[in-house]
Amino acid sequence: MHFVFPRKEEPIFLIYRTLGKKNRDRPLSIHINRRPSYACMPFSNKQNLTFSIIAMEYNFSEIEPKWQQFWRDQRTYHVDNKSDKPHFYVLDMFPYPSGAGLHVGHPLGYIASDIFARYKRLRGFNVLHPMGYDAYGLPAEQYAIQTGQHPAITTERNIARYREQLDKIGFSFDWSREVRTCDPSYYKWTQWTFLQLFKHYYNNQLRKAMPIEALEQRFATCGTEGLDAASSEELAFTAQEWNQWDEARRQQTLMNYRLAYLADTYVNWCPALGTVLANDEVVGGLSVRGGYPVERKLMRQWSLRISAYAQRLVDGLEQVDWSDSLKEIQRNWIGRSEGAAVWFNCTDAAQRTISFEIFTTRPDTIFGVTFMVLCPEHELIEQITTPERKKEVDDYVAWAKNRSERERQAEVKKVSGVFTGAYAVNPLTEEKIPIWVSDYVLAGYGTGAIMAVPAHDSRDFAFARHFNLPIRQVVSLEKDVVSDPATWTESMDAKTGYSVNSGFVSGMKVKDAMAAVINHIEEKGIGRRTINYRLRDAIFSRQRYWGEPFPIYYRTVVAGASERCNRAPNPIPTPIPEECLPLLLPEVDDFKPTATGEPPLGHAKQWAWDTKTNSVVDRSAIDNQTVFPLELSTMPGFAGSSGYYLRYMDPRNNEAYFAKEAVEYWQNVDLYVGGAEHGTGHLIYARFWNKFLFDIGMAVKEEPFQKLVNQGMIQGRSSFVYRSKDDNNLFISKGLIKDMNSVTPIHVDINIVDADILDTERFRQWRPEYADARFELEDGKYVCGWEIEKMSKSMFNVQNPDDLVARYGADTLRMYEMFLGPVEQAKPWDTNGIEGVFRFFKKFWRLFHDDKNTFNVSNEEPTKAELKVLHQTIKKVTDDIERFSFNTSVSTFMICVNDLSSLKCNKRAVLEPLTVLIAPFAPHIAEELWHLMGCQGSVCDAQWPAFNESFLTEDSFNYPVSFNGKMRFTIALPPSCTQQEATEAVMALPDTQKWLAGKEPKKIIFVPKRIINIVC
RNA sequence: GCGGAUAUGGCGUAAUUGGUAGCCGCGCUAGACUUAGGAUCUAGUUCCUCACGGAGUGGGGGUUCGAGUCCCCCUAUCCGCACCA
Repeated sequence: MHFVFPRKEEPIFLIYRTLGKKNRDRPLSIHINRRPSYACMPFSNKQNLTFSIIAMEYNFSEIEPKWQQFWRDQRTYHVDNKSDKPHFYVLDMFPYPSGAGLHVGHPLGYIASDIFARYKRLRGFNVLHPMGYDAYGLPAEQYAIQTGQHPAITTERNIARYREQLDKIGFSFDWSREVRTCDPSYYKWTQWTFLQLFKHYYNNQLRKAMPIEALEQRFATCGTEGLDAASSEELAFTAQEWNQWDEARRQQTLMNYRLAYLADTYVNWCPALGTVLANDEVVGGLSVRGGYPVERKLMRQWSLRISAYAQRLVDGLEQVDWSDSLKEIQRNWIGRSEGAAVWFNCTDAAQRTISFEIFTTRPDTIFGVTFMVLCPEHELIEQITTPERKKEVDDYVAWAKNRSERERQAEVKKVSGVFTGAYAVNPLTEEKIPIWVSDYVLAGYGTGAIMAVPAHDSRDFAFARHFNLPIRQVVSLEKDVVSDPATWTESMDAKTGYSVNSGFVSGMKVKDAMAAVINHIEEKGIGRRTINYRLRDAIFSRQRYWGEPFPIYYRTVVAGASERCNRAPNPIPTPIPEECLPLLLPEVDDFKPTATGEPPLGHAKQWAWDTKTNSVVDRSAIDNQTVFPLELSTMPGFAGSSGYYLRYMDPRNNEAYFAKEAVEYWQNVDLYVGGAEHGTGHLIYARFWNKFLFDIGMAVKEEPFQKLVNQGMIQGRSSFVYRSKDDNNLFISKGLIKDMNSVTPIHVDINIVDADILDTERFRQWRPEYADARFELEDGKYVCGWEIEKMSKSMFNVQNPDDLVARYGADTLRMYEMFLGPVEQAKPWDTNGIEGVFRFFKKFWRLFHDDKNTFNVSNEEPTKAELKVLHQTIKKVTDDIERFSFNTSVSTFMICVNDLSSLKCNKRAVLEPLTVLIAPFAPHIAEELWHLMGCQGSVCDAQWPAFNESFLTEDSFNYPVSFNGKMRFTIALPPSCTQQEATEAVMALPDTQKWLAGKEPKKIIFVPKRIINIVC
């Protein structure tokens, strides 16, 4: 391979053969520059500094920095909140600034949205197109634990790197609006929103969040009578009781209703990360970040009562323009099911009657209940288990609780459970049915108790077969036809057919039976129609350092006289005054949890709240009178990302989250572009956040993101380290993993990987075939750099956009990423086609220049043919952008430039509009040519060319002529031609007679400007 | 298991309402200009066939004058959820 090195003072290049480092300096031949200009681009990986020669009529490396500077100087992308123009808000999902920097997958969505933003601007919109950083998060903190480097420093450094990379690609972001979630001026409003959530409850009747004071008033006047509010558990008390309670008891009660609440909840505890995780942060029993095992644990945690909004989150999907698949992902995640809650009675060890509630979606099968099942966490177990079964039950419960989520999920098919010895009574049949305990019933869903109908539920069926419990058929596909369930190999779960053996509903269709049973139990007062959601409340505490502190301190109150004897003083979580926000993240000297297992903030000395001075003070001052401890956990990653789109509207406002005028002007996000991997996390939380802000009169639209486009992932061709779910072994896969269900992308393992850093030496020992491989951490996965020698040309710079920009320029990178295929589609990254796009730009450049690379655009009138090419392009590109089909616009530009090159067209009247058309895609070259043509201002503010149909009219249309649907030849006919004329013309052709082969045409189909089809 | 999507040349893809399947690009082949080429230009490139012609959009059926596109069944791949009662 030959490489070219520049000499400083002369336009001469020395060509060297790279034979390795030693021979690099030995010249092979001398090359004299024949071209007007050459650029020498570093074309290298980090090891070998080599240069490549590129003929540079189109000198992007000069053009691009020049115009980027121009845009900065002119504040071209600055956008105002006041404008006569219509508004349009284009948003990208802001990145987490990881240490690996931007990779080629990132820009895909950014480029698409940038094209759309620039297009909208050219069409006369005032376009808000901001960018920022989701800067709080685990990796920076893990890094801090290992190195002692403060996360603020690494975050700052990573952001600088991201910014540099983003700038090189030429995005039209208004950087004056940048937000960072870790910036106090930003997280002030994250904390503020948390306090509002704390200060509100959800009124189910009004379907709206309401101030907690309204609830207090209600309790004081009528207790819980007639209350319909979202709550952790259903409470019943009178106004009299409420009024007698002391403050601690009242506060405890209010906690049951607050939208941000502190409660003992079963959480996903990740011991390796030392923190709890939200449901969307756990996949297959492992943490999404790191792939560590996760356990269930009962802990006192802050949660957000997102379940209160479950129905509105489902309903809102009707109003937004999102892909069906994403809407479906959200619907599945929310998991609405209609059914009935039914009360069953049983007796405890002391023969007292106890009622417990179950949830079922099949009330019609209640006559087929042959046993009941409680989850191992169910509080009833202790009360009802008979003495002789106590040991067995206790052992089972202990065993079930100790199992990790991963084990439990891996062994779903194994049946386990124990009989409590107790019996319940079927409220409709008065039948005595045994109560079992099994972990196939989940504590977190419904009431953690079920009625088992083994004949019509596959899980109950498996359980009944395993423990030899009776199976009774109560649904049949045909009326009154039953078979012996003992002969069945599976249960009959479908909600079709007729009820049998079912008392008063026997013979009814399943649907009618459901309604009849529900009506019946409602009349009898033993149950009610109800709706359950899979969506759980979001756990909001993280036992980590690098996140937003909770603006909460724990006030101790001296119990009232009447309560003093029997109640210890309870610390009351209390908000710090809103005017004291932000509560700054304190400095700590150690980012690990404390020796006593407290979160890292336990190391902070200055971490107590003085209510007298309203300020943070030293913890040693805590005195139970005026100085109280502050909350030690911090908020999760999704806190800062849930409302950032609103802050962009008015990012420097110190008085409010955002000004009323700002949100009234921008409304909500018109177009949101980002990955579908956020479907069950960020996109649910942000919608919830926005709905709450809507309820309290902040947001003006109930849905935050009107149109959403999911860009497909660009998969690297590099290898990843995975962990098999079956045997827990690590392995490396070249390219893409086929069955992601059996593996987890991994960068952590007890043996080979410590924390976030892969022990490559040990890994190589374990897998000697990777002796030469290079590993780099990227986006949470270890990338295995494949045999470095082979990584020439196409492989070298696979992942890094910087190298591509250096080699081909930003415009080529932008256009090429769009050319890869539809934006929504996932695709493996390869740079094989990028040369073609680069060639296109050189060709485009030559339209404006003569053989000597001198700018040469003529003012002559364009020909009809030239105008036709232009207007075809205008029409196609406009339509394509509107429907987000950027790959086809790129090919349209190629066709256009090919056509104009053949026509040798250098007419201003064609090239000027074409430059505007291409500006959203390739802003740098467009700006350069715009100025070369002597146009004023920036091409960003030009006017989108108008399409004129009349240039496309044809004198004749080439009709394809088919015989029995098979196209044989074409015939040119006037566009206005009638069926009669066409038939006559076609029948006169000798070719027609040939294809008819003597047969008579049975029928001739004529579709104007489409086709002629002869049926024979 | 449930839900969603996809399947077109050697490759990435195109065909917007059913109307000439394979646009554009990569790669490849041949040629021109060149000391040279990762420059540029020209021609060709779905498959089978010397050709005439035939076959062809994952497979099988159907609707239609006409199906990549609509309907039914099957297969494969990808994504999401998963003991959610």
